[in-house]
Amino acid sequence: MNIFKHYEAVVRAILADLTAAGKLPEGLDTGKLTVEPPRDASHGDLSTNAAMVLGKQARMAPKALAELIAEALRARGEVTAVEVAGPGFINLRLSPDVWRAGVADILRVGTTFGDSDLGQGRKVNVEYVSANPTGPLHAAHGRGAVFGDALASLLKKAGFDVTREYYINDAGAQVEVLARSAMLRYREALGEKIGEIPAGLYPGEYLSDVGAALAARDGDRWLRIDETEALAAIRDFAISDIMETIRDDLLALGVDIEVFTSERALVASGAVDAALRTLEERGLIYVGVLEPPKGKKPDDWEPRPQTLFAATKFGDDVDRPLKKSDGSNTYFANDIAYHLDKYRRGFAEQIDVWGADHGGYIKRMQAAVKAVSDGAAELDVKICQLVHLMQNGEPVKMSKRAGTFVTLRDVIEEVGKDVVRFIMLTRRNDQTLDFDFAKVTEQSKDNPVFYVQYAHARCRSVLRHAAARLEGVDLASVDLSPLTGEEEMNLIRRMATWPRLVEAAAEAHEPHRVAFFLGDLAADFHALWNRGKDDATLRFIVEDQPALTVARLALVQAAALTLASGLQVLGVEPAEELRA
RNA sequence: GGACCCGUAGCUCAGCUGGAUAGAGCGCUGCCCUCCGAAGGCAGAGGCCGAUGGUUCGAAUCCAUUCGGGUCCGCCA
Repeated sequence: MNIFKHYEAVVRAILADLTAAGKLPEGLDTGKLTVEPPRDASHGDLSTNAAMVLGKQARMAPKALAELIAEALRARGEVTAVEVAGPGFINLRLSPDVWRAGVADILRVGTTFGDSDLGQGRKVNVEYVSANPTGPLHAAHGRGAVFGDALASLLKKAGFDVTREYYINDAGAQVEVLARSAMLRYREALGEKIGEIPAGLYPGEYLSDVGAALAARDGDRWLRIDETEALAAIRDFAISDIMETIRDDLLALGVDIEVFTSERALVASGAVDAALRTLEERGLIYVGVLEPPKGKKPDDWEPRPQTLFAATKFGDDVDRPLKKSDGSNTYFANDIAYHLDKYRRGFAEQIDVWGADHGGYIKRMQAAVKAVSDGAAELDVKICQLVHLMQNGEPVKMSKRAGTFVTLRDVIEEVGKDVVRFIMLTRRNDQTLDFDFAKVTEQSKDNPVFYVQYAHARCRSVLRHAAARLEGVDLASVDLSPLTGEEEMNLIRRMATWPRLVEAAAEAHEPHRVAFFLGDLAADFHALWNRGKDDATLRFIVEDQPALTVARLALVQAAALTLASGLQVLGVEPAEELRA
């Protein structure tokens, strides 16, 4: 249960009563009304801005209105104190029993704690990674992969019907380059001397494997037929081989994407032409000449008439080309068809996760989605900023030309998938992130993964120690009234904010908030733990006090479950124990 | 020239979509292990939230202007 939501409903009910009694005018806009934990805990347990939001509308002084609401709140038994503070905040304190009931609640629902019906089962499509199928994933892809995956889990927890999707760009010029590069390696595998890889082709070693696999399967048959035909076959072989590698790499990262959509198949189905017709019918396509980009005129610029989409009607800065000067479709045209396809599959809410270099593409894509769905579909684009790989504070040198880029697979094997996942989420998506191999595996509190895992492991350790006492005890129904300590209540209150955080993070599409929450929760637990260092009566297990001990163990169990619930969203396995 | 993102403690970053006295980690100072894992915890110092205007009961948060840093900029993908 979400205690803040609950009291928001209570406040709304009070307002309705006041309106019915004629003390408030009808039709007040309560859209901005909130019930939140106050920033400063000394102000109370909950705080509402109701009086300040409504004061002006109701033509009442906020403080006077606050008193009216406060009076009604005081009448409730479980509310132990209500005060009006500052410009009109209403602060309330709740009986400890209310908070303790939250603990019992967690124990009943387990790691589903925090689940919400916010999404009402609405369909959402999260498209992420979508790396070109021309080589294995590199380290930077990992961020988008983790971000998209955690966002999908978060939305699912918040009650959305989520589909994870990957768009395979297998229709552009880059896969033709791939075909020729693979062809070369294929001939090499058949014994030919190929020498230097010519400029313009992909030099990566992984293509040797592709060539060898093809040679092993088909012998030299592709050298004996028409080259165009052979290249098409080799292209398809290479793509499916590389996609298999990509899928494996993603699985190693715990990323399991359900839907893979092929651009080539989409084009072949006629979807692009259909999408363009849709725009045509709406009068959003015309032939025109674009201005050169200011201040950065390409050398070979010459004005050309092109088929353009009227993106400016939907908030973009300029209209965007749909067809190249040779008459073929642009990538943008294919992308429009793809997003229309998603919409037709029932996704009125779409999220794309892109790399930092695609920032300039957002507006036109959003414009296109609006246009093609007649305003019914909404596209949110999340940009993941760069990841700087470091080793002890020194940047890891990478060079595409020398082929010395770090693959995602390398990173996972070096530090483990849980570390990769957690660290990738310790920064907001639009902030660049340093990933230091030395730091992320360090076992100390500067390492957030470790810090959170350590808290969970400590919980499990306590419960293991107490296993004998817990035989036949149902923690969910034990008497929790012995839980009275300050650190205990802090921990309990922190856990109670989890359902609220899930909703806020899901609405904002910001999974990193979960990682920060877990850090805070872990800190509360470590603080509580250390109280037992100073004062033996504050330990979890107190020899001659079974009732107290069992209550505290219930709290420990609830903390472990809350940590696990959050880690589950991040796709990180909660640790049972940590070893040096 | 334009678009988008970022400017918050010495450093790395949060800041709950506008709330009360702006937070955390590192680093610095000083404490806490005969005791469930000190791989932790407690306390202290450290701030004109880049700058200037505006919006309102109230601004780090929203708007405008401006200064720094990053990403990108016909038909590439």
